[in-house]
Amino acid sequence: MDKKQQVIGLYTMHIAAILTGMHPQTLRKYEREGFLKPLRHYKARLYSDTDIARLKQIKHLVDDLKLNLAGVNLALKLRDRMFDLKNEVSSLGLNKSLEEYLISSLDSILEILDNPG
Amino acid sequence: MDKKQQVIGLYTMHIAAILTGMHPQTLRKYEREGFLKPLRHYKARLYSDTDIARLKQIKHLVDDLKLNLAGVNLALKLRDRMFDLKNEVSSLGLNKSLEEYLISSLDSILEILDNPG
DNA sequence: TTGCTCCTCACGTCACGTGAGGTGGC
DNA sequence: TTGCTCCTCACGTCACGTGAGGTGGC
Repeated sequence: MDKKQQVIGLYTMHIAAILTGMHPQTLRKYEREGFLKPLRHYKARLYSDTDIARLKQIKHLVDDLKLNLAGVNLALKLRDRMFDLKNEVSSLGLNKSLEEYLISSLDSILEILDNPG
Repeated sequence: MDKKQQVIGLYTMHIAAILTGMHPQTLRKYEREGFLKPLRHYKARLYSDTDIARLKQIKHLVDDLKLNLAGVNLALKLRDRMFDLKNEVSSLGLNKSLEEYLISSLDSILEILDNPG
């Protein structure tokens, strides 16, 4: 593994494929689907730690939950929206017990996204 | 269409298949997946209006959103949980503007389930 | 040059919907 | 008997992952 790439937290396709356990073609496919948008150095993709984390999340959705790519798209959209909503609720300045109740309700929905059972 | 079945809101498999535009085998498959549980008259299935509505919702998820059955399962679980949560929020006796804000936030998530874009 | 990247095309596998075929009870 | 139901098995199609093959720039 290239040390310099590690330090700045940007990985080439080859490294990203190893880190995520995915085929390079699969990484390109997911990008075409709009699931993530890695940086570019000329034409070459550069994956950030955030990209890697998102790819691992996608792998969970595909391998464990057996979602197809339409399902992955839905799950990612919902996840993103849920996190936004949690932040909004936290910023409202509600009384503590109400805020905790709402946040834990939203977390219970995020859990369904990881394990619908 | 059998008039008596209409009145009591229970439909045999044949009628349910027509109402939903689905193949009878598909209805059985969705039941095996745990998406719904129609009543039984001896061994024969009887579909309620609620069952029909749920089947139409599933058809939307499959035909329009292109979800596979794992995705349908996730979407239905999330939908059910979101409706529960909306009811809970409504029952808290919050001040009107806060309640409206929370409900509309939850509705915006339900919209993603119908049209993730 | 070497080792990466880019891309397109094609194949294998599997999930899903649909149909056929034969059964049984109202 | 008729027309429904039940079930299992099998086929066609399509989405997806993976690999091959040939390219180009650091």
